[in-house]
Amino acid sequence: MTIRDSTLTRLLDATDELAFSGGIANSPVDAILARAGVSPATMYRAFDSKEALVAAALRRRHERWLAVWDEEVAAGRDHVERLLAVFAALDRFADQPAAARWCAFLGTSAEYPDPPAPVAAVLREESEQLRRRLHDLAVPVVGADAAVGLAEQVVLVASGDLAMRLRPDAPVGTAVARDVARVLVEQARPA
Amino acid sequence: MTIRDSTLTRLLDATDELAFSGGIANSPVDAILARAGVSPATMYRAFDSKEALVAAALRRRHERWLAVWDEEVAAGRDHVERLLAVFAALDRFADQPAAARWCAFLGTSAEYPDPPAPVAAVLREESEQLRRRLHDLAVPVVGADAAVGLAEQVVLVASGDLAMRLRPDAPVGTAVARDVARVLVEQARPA
DNA sequence: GTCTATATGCTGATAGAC
DNA sequence: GTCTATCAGCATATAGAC
Repeated sequence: MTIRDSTLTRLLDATDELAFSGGIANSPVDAILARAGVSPATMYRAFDSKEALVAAALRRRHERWLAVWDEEVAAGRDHVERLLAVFAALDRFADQPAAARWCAFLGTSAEYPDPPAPVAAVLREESEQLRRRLHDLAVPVVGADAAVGLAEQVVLVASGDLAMRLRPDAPVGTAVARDVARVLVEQARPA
Repeated sequence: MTIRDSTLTRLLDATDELAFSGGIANSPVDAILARAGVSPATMYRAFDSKEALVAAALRRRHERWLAVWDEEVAAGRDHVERLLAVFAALDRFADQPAAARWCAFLGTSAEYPDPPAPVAAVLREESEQLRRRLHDLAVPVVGADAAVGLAEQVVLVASGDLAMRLRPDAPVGTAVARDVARVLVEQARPA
C-alpha cells in the first residue's frame, strides 16, 4: 500500500501512454512496467490488479481533462463561447503527448462490456460530469427549460467527434463538431 | 478450403453474436467454436486466422446493414426523409437479435490500432460507403455544393449516436440524433 | 469428403514468490 | 528487482463418425 510518489507517477504515465492509445487488452502489464521502470512487486503492492491500475489512470486523466476544460471555459468571453469551449478543450487534449487515439473513457467502456467496479465508477462519473457541466453552461444560453435538451445534443456531438477519430478518412480537429454545435445553439435560442 | 454453407453460417452467426457485443479480444476462438458447434479443424480450414473470420463476419454484417438502410431509404417519402432514413435504419439494426453493443465497425477499429489487412479493408469500405451514400442522399436536399459538408455532419451525428450507447446513462434510440440532423438539414437548406 | 472430438505445441500474459 | 508458477488463448495434428 506504500509506494513512492514518483513511482506512482511513472506507473500512471506509462498506463496513460500505452493503454489508452493501443487499447487496454493490447497493453500487457509487462509493457507498462517496463516503460515505467517499475517492478511487478511494486505495482502489485499498490494495486490489486491491472484493472485497478487502469481505474487509477482513468481517474487522474479525468481530473486533467476537467482542468483543461475549465481553462477553456474561463477563456470564453460570452455564454455561447463558454458552452462551446468543450471543443477547444478536446482539441487541446488531443494535442498532449499522452493523447488517446480517440477517447480513453469511451474506449474503456467499449473494451469492458461489464466493467469491474472501480472502472465502472470512473466511467459513470465521467459521463455524469460531462452532461451536468454542459447543462450548467447551457442554462445561461437558452434558459433552464431548453438546457437539458441542448446539453444532451452537445454530449452527442462531442461523442461523435471522438468516435470520428476511429474512422480511416476522418478530418482532423473539431471543426465539424463545433459547427454543428453552433447551429444547435442558434436554433435553441429564443428568437 | 471447402466448407458447408450451413457450417459457415453458424460460424459467422456465432462471431456476430459474441465478438461484436462482448469485444473481439474477449471472445476467444474456443468460445466462438463452441457456440457455433464447429470444430477447430473445420474453422481453420476455411479461415487463416481469427482475424480472417472476424473480417468475414464484418463483411456479411456490412451487407446486411446496407440492405436495411436501403429499405428505410426506399420507404422515405421525400428527399429529407430519405436522408434521415439512416437513423430509422440504425434503430432497426439495433433491434435485431445479433445487435452489437454499439457499432461492430467502430468497435473493431477501436480494438485494432493497426488492423490486419482484411479487417482494415472492410473498415475502410464501411466508412467510405457511409459518407458517399449520405452525400448522394444530401444532394437533392441542399444541392451539390452543400451536400459534402452536410454529409460530413450527418456522419458525425450518426457516429455520435453509436458512441452514446457506450455511456452508462444514455437515452435509448436515435431520437436525439434525428433531431440534431433535422436541424442541420433545415439550416443547410437554401432559404 | 466434410465434419467432430480430443490432444497438444507454443506463445504470452497475470500474479506472486524469492 | 529477477525469476517463475500458472493459466489462457491461438493454431495444428490425429483419429474417427456420418
